[in-house]
Amino acid sequence: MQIATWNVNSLKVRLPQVLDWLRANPVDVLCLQETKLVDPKFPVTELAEAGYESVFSGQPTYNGVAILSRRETVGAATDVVMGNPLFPDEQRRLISAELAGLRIVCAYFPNGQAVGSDKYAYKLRWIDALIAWLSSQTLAASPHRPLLLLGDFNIAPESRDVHDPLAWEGQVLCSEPERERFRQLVELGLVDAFRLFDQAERTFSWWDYRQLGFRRNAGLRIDHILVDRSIASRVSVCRIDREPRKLQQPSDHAPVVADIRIEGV
DNA sequence: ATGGCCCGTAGAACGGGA
Repeated sequence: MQIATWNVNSLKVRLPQVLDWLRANPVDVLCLQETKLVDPKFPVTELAEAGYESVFSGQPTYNGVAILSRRETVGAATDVVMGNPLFPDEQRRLISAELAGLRIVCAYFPNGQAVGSDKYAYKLRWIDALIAWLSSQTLAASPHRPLLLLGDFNIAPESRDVHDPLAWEGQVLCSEPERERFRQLVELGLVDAFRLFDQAERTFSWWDYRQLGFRRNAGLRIDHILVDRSIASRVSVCRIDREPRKLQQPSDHAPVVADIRIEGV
């Protein structure tokens, strides 16, 4: 099965690109972040006509996450959970569900704005609560529900994930407390699917709209697919699809896609 | 040296993103 994550920076604006991308890349599961849509405006019908079921959690103006699943293959999501039960939060940044025997967690981590800011403190608290919740899910005790955590982490885990490591050193998205939390997530029993494979140097998932960021490949790798170690050997591909970033009026993020050999899908 | 764009909510700028 193919699973992907994409921060679309407004699903209202990007819906035609998402539908085009799904036609060209008929993944089984697509996690979306920054839909920026209230639930009544979620394009359920358009996606259903394209063959996808939707579960979603939105709010006005900001944030918003969704999980799309291909009807023909994995069907509709079950056991949907909105948010983190351990962390009451008005910001809609987390949705999880069971699909194809997997526990899929779609996350839009806070940006953090600047190291030392209130938003940075919220980011660290939010991640700590996510770690606490995922570790309470007793991963080892649920071998039949391997966990996949995917989304916009707003963390570049290593200097090779940064176009200009010196300029970004210690800055938000690259600071040590953020990277330490990324490692803590991995230590729950997950693996960064992208790093299971040889990858071209300077491969990123986000490029600033300003300063010709994409043309200069001045980007960061901040969108990730973390896969339960128990199924790591089943991952055959993980790649970042730069093509949508080349379109007119693109999202500033590119989709990340992984192929996982799962029985029956 | 600074900021340079895009989106939503507006119905003009501004907050937020990363």
